[in-house]
Amino acid sequence: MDIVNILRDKILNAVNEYAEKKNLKQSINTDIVVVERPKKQQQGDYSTNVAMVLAKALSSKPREIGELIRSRLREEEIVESVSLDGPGFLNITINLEFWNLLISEIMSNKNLYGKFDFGQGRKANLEFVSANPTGPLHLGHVRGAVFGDALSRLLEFVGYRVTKEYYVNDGGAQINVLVRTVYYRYLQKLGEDIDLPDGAYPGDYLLPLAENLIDKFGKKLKDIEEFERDKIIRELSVEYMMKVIKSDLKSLNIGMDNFFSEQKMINSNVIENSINNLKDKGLIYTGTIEAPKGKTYTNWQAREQLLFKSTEFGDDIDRPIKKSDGSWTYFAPDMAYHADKLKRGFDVVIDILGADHSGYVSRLEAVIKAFAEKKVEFEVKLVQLVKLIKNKKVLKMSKRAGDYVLIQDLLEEVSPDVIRFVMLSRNNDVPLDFDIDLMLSKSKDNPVFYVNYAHARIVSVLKRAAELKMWPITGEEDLQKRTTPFIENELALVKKLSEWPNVVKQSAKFHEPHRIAFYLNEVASSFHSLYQSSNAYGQYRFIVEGSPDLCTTRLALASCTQIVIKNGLYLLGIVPLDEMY
RNA sequence: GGCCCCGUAGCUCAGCUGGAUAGAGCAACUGACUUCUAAUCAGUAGGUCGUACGUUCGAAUCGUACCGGGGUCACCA
Repeated sequence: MDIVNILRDKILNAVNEYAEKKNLKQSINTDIVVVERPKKQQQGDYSTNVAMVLAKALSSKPREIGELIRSRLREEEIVESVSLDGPGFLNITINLEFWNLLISEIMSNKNLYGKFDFGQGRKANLEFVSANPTGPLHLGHVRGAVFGDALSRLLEFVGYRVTKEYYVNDGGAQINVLVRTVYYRYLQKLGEDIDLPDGAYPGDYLLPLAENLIDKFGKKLKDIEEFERDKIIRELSVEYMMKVIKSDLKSLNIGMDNFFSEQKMINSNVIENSINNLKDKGLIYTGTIEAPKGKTYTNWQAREQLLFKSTEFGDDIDRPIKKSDGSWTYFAPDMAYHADKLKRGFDVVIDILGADHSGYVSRLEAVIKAFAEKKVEFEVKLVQLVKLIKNKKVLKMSKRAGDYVLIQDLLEEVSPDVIRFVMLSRNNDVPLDFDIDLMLSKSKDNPVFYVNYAHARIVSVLKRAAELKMWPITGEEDLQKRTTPFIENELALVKKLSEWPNVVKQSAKFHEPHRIAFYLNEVASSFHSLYQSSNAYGQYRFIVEGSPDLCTTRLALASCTQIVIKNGLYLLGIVPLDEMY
């Protein structure tokens, strides 16, 4: 029972009726017809712009169409009244009885309330984190990780078959740097007095690995021939770093379905194959590209390179796929990787990247267009920078300086749920200030506390009620017993809960989980308000001792609120608290 | 210089993809604890939606130009 759809169907039927009466043959675009909850209470429970947006197509005046639709809407059972206001808005007030039905609907649907089949079983691939296995995760990665995980949960909830994927960059030059750094750390651990070479990874996170090497090989590694030795270290280093990263992800409550190795592609002939595929399409050629204008390069050399004709698909310049030493650029295996995603039959492919990769987007879009054999929905979500703030000061984090806040250290101070909620409370393409002191505060400053507190209060109320042998109503039959109508604050909460399916829909449609975080705050606010006002008037409390009949629907309302909060937090990957401490 | 993102209350941000008198939280001020958890609530105050044109019944939202902030620009990943 989706009220928006009920109203919408009724409205569109009326529109068709009108069109037939006027003998209009051409089809009418009804996508622009919106049925929504208006901002102002005086504007009813729902309002629609239908009369205004379709006036032209129906070659008529807004108020004339409005009148017809109004009379049709009034036939609908759930509609209490309809008014035609302003420039032609139809403001619809819903029958009070309906809100009772909504409560019983939520009670019976429980964690399925708000679910709908938007994806229709289509396969979606979400690639996120994909951090180089050369160091631990930083806050930027965490934001991408949390975002990707939440979006995955959301898409899964609305009927997509989701694969969460991590692309492991274990093949490029940065791995050689890692190997070299690890070897030096190993030598240092053996007591040799040497500094790390230029460009090596600073920070002491590789020290445990060096110790592992000593445990395993003693001094023997030094005697092994360099090529062979690097191979050994490479394998162990990547394995070790991925273990660290995986455990970081796990402690954030994030699990991946698939880790896709770049090195494996390099070892096979997958990359050659996909490049050849493009060659056949005439999209690969040898040529030179010009230096970007406006930026001065001291050592620019025009150079013949193997290029991918990405300009064919809207990119600014064609992109090199081979370096001067003959090895692949980063882009080449990534092309093959994306070709592989398409080959695996995904209908939706979403890449979640840091904003510093924005220049990479049009290139990827070109790759998808070049390889796609069917219609594929491709989107790159860019996640903006995270600033870590403590004592009102920005903590600078640079990999080069080894100046790092480790995820594990952060987690000692802040729970993963807080991190998740804060990071998801913001649109992904706006920078985020992550203030540790605020996260630790136990007040409304800390948004997840506010939502959790509402949840804990509900749990507490229901528990107390159960002790007094009072229970929420469960279904329609019980509702018949209801004698007292909702008071204003209760109604406000019910209506807020009725918005949940639409919140899910919009969040999923636009790939914007932050809408859920905002909505949960509104639900919590509405609940706290009701709780507080009931407190002031004893007879409106959730529990009125000695009057169980008065309480059943109120308890059901509390229970429904709990259901929605729980569902919402679940989609954000957060477990609600039953009590506060 | 090109491309991408941002600019909304003192601060941090929403704004349902074109709707009605632009909304929250924080900070400020006023008030509410014999409680189903005051880690909360009620209220007051706070705005040329960066600027200017344009598109139309209607613009914070769309277009163009400009201003300001951030990111990025072959042989890194």
